[in-house]
Amino acid sequence: MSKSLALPASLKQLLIKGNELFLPGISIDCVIFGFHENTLKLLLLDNSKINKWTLPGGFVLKSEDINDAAYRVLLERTGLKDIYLKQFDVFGQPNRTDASAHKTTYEQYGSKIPKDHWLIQRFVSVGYFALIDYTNFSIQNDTMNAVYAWKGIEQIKHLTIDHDHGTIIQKALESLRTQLAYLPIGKNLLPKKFTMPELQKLYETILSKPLDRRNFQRKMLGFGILNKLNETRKGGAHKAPYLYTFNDKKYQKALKEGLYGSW
Amino acid sequence: MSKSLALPASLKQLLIKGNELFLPGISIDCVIFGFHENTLKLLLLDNSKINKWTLPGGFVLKSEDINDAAYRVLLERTGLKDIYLKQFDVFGQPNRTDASAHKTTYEQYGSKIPKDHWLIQRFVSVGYFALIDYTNFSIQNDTMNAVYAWKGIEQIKHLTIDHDHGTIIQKALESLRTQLAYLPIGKNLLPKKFTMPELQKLYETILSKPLDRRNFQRKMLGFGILNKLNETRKGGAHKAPYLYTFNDKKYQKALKEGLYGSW
DNA sequence: TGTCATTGCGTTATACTGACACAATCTAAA
DNA sequence: TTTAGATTGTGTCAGTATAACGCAATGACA
Repeated sequence: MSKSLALPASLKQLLIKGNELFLPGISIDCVIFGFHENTLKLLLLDNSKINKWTLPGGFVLKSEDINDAAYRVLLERTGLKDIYLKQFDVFGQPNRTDASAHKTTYEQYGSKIPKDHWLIQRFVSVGYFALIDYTNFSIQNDTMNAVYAWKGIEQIKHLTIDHDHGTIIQKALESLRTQLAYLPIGKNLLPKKFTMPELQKLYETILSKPLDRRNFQRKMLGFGILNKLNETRKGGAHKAPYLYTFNDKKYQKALKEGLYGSW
Repeated sequence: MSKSLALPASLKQLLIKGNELFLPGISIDCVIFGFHENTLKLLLLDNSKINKWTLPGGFVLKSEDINDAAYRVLLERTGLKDIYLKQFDVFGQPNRTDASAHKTTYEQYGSKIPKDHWLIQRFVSVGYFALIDYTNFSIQNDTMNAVYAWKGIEQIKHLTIDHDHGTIIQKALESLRTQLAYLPIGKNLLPKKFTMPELQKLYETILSKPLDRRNFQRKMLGFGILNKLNETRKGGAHKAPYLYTFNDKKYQKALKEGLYGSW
């Protein structure tokens, strides 16, 4: 999926060399979903320069497939590999890009940014969402020296989000919801072994409505995509739930038809 | 939605002035769906220069919203206005654009095309699909002197389609299918008044499987989105079916939740 | 050792689905 | 004018899925 390419090691180089390397006017933004403690979370960057939260993003190399670019951007900025990634929308309002952050950055490295500099042109952004296993990812600060943090989707509305990244996030959530039946959310957002209540909470969060525990279990098992293990997850002061894994083959097959259900 | 803008009247002007007017490297392709004689059809252009069928497309003005650009392109090339239009995917393979057609065109107007000409650069295309009322549209040849024709989706695979436009069409169809519950296909693909069998055939075509007539009717009426009229459509040698219209308010509302169904 | 929240497994009434029957109707052919 | 044939309107019925709820078992903690 993702290739290893020689890219500017520093932000300074990116600013200067970018116009030679990248397609003009096209960027990629990644909405990275994770699930932890019964909450759907987003991996956001705290851009200290502008004091706003942003989505990790990047640009497309001049002879690179856009999808490959998305995988590369994700790898470079988060270290994440072999991730479920899906394009969900395009954001192309003429005034959507706010070049002020780039200007500030540029000026830190020396002179004033030229008026026709590639970075302050209008950008059309392609939105991708990623589904990752929260437990299998440890936050490390990215190559651009920005600071990552997981934010619950409930908290998002109280954060200061960079220009139109809020819209992008909303659209990503909407896509997740309307395409739920065709997306391998369970497989990608949960750890390898998981419990039925965990899977249920995931669906409840995305659908933002409570589901009946017993009916959910019956329906899920009915799909025939789960393997019940002979282990339980002990921990809480209550009966230990069984662990499950996905039967990948059947899961893939079932998703093609869509996990039919009146949730 | 769409604005009226001063654009190059001729193809020649487009070729010369394009780089001043448009965003570089971004194009729009429209997959236009219609429904007639129980068949889902596509409006394609016969590009005689390269002897291939293509999708009508265009470019984005430098300070124009991408969605607005799509509406404008559709208006300019087909005369269609106030159409249901939806972005469904982005096509960004580095080798997807085939500049040979442009080269030929260019040479017809004079000299050889320059190596760095804006039109023969790599293009990333944003795919939109349009749903239009076949009966309310009469083919007129477009501003670029190309020839339009409706082609049934069954015929498509036997046609010679320009570079990756075949892929784009397939993806459009797929989107139509997986988002069926959320798309106002009935309202936009059928004439104002339509019969239950017509609506059924539309669903059967998109789902590419037969549905039981009586169960379909029960389910559709169950949604409460149809007005039954006191008219019938006579014509065939058989019982005249009743005509229906959509109850727009209820239809919109129902689509937000999704027209739940195990089709 | 008992409490209590939570889980596994089960039940029931209701709604929905799939498969089919039959009469009504419209045009074209006889 | 009559009849045949295809198609539509309406209805039935058994099987399945869904929503709503019951109850015993379990595991950490007090």
